[in-house]
Amino acid sequence: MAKSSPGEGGRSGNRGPASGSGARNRGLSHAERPFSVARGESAGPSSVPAPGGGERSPSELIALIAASIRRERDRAGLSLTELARRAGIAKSTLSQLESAAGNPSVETLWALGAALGVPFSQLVDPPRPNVRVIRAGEGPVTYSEQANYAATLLASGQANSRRDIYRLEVQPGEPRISQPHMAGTVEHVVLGTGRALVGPLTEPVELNPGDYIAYPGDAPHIFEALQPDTIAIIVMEHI
Amino acid sequence: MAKSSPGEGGRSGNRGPASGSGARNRGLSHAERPFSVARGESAGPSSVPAPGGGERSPSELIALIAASIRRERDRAGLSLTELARRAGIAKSTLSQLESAAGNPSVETLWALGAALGVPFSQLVDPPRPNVRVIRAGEGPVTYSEQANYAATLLASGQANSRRDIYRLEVQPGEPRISQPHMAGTVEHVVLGTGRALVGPLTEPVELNPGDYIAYPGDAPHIFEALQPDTIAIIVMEHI
DNA sequence: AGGTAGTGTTCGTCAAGTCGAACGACTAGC
DNA sequence: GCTAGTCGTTCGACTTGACGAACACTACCT
Repeated sequence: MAKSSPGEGGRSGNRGPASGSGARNRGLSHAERPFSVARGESAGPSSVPAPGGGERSPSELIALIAASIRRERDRAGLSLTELARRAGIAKSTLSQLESAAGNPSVETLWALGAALGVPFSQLVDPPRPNVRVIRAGEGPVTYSEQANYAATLLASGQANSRRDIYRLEVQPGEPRISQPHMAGTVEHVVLGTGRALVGPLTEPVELNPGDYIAYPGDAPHIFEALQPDTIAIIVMEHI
Repeated sequence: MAKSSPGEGGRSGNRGPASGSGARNRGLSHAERPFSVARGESAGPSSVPAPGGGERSPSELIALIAASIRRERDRAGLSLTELARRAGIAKSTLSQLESAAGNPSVETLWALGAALGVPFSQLVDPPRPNVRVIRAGEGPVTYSEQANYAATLLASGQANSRRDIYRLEVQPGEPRISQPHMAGTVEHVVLGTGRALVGPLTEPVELNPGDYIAYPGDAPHIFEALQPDTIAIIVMEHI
């Protein structure tokens, strides 16, 4: 593969100005949200990571990819030799990539993602959050120009995650204790009706209608209904 | 860059069998879900797309990237010459890539993504769904071994998306009509209490408590409360 | 002790990605 | 008509990604 990397400016300063305007795509802008701010506070948790892309220089990108490969390989418990074999690439190639020496082709990265069992984007984009609780009536509320419509931002997105949405209907009784899921799993719960004890097994939180909580799903956690016909929406996010 | 592409088998059949088992990571497995199936039906909507990764052959991948670049360039209204200039790469390189002739380096792709104003992983991994409604009491219900706990899967994940979670509180009155958001945006709404007319402006659906709907947010859509104190959870998914 | 198997790193070679230049086609302005 | 500019494609040259082989190291077995 070729010469100096594009955009590294080693060439002739052909680094277009638009590259700086690249994927600063960190969520919808105000204008693009389903409601516009009429008299609300600022939106969005402060811990929203930048999306992959635009903000990094190519050399930082290569280093990040190297770290991602090492991380995922470690997580999968594979040797460098075995991963290379599975991906159908040379050991030496993988060794170079893991030490951030080089500029892999997209096919090489693709093959590695496949062999590691992770989406390609996960190798080129990073991660990760904690436990957050937002009570009914609290949180950054935004109102549309129609006074009859109010939206509370509970959590903002993270790139490269998958998420499943569930509606729960639980009766009081034996608590539901879940074992740790896949590393990196996060659960978001919003209580609809009833009352429940929800969250990490070590420190569950009592939720009332409209309350929200997010916590790591990769540690033991609990859901216990404290009232009949307790209903909740759960969004499981995992990468 | 090098020879034949990894995994293309032009080499020595070094295409590991694991590459077929690659990112078939289409959601948590039963064992990994926050509840286990004790007496429920099978879970997961049938329209769950495969995650990025393993399912494509290298040649398909290159063709897809070519199409993505052409699509985004067209959307951005740039000429091949101008895009190449902005990305800091040679016109000839871009021409080759757009005609699916070649296997770009990750840095070349990165520079193109930046110049096009999209995350470069998006050039490699597309996507896209429709409108889905699941009524309260319907949908794939899974029960834990505890009879007091039932979960309904409303939507399953898709790779490479971001999502924001909101709680809405709306009163009857003027309908909230939203303009199209960023291309590819999808909105998932679950009604908590009250009643509302929700969905694409051309064909909104009336929702009751517990009902769920998903629809493209990149077209005009509406939310109108039909009862006082209507509460809903909305998950905005965008890539 | 020796041998085998596995690990990750380094090396030299080769082909393909990327480069700039040339080319033909097209459009707009004089 | 002509000129200038832009467009996208093709070409030959150059550099580096990816390859296989060799190497040093470790662990295990006889």
